[in-house]
Amino acid sequence: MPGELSLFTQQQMKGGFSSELEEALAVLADHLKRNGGRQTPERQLLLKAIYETDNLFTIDELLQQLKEAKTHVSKTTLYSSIKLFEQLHLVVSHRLHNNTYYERALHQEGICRQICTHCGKVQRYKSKAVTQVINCARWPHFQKERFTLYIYGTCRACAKIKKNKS
Amino acid sequence: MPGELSLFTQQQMKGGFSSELEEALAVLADHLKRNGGRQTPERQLLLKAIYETDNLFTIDELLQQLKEAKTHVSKTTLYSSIKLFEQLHLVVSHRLHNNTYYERALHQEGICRQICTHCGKVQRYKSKAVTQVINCARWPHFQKERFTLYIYGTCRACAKIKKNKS
DNA sequence: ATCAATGCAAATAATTTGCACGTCC
DNA sequence: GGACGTGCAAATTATTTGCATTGAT
Repeated sequence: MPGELSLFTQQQMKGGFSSELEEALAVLADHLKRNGGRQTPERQLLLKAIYETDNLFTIDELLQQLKEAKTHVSKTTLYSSIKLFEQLHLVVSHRLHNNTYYERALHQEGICRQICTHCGKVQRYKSKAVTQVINCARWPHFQKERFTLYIYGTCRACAKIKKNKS
Repeated sequence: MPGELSLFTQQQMKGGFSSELEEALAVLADHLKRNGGRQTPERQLLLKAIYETDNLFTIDELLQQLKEAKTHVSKTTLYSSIKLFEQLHLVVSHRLHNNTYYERALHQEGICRQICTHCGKVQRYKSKAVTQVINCARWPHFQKERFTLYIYGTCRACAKIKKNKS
């Protein structure tokens, strides 16, 4: 599959890291060294688990994932680590349908999120045109760093259900 | 002031309502009539208070505003009414910095929100170019209804503070 | 008269905090 | 060795729910 191969090559080229996880671990290590923080197995374990998933996940889903991998980190540590990762821009959070969802963040610039208002499903999609307009737009009295775009509507599955009902 | 006059004229023309509040009240009345709901003074009071403010506000800020106007609605009713208004697309909510913020929603399509990551200030801004590209973009397997765009960065005041420090 | 809406108090659930213990540097 | 991090339990806070009372139609 040429698509997958080219993606892999692309990842290899980014800053000389063989994976986004390695790069994330390096960002973390660098920050901890500079600020007198400590490298703990919990933090590395969490970052690894987070960078193994492409989808959005909740705190409880992440705990469940760790459990299935026969590992454990307390909820307190999970909260405090995720907060740290957010400050380092290794993770972004989204507050949707009465829950907080997290996602890995390295090299995810320009990702838009389609949110189905019927089933709640979130689908990620990169639109070059949209990214470019937002990045080139003049944002008055403001230094733009990043953006989050949510598209609300009806996903394909829910559209079919609605069609069948009518 | 030509700007204000033209805005007023524009509002007058929208569906024959002299204000967005009147239109919102009409949407509410129509929904209640169709679904056997009841027109209560609390709901009308709340809708009026909401449509009098341009900025984002929290539940507690809205209660405070009502208090200053020598009126009162219980928190329970406030929550349930706001939920109703959201379903009718008269209000939109934003979950930012560990709080839920609300905003009136009629005829606010295309508004983007600039969020300062230092002081938390939110500034609304309508970008025609961005709106057009998002509306014309092909969103795969998805029927787009509306969008929310958050621009994160540094506001002018915080940029000045940073500059003075260095 | 009826049934939905209000508002109080209690319940729920996500996140934070206090603190004792363990461990990374 | 000492400061930082972990993890338990308790605290906090936003939101929802149960239920008796009120009021719109």
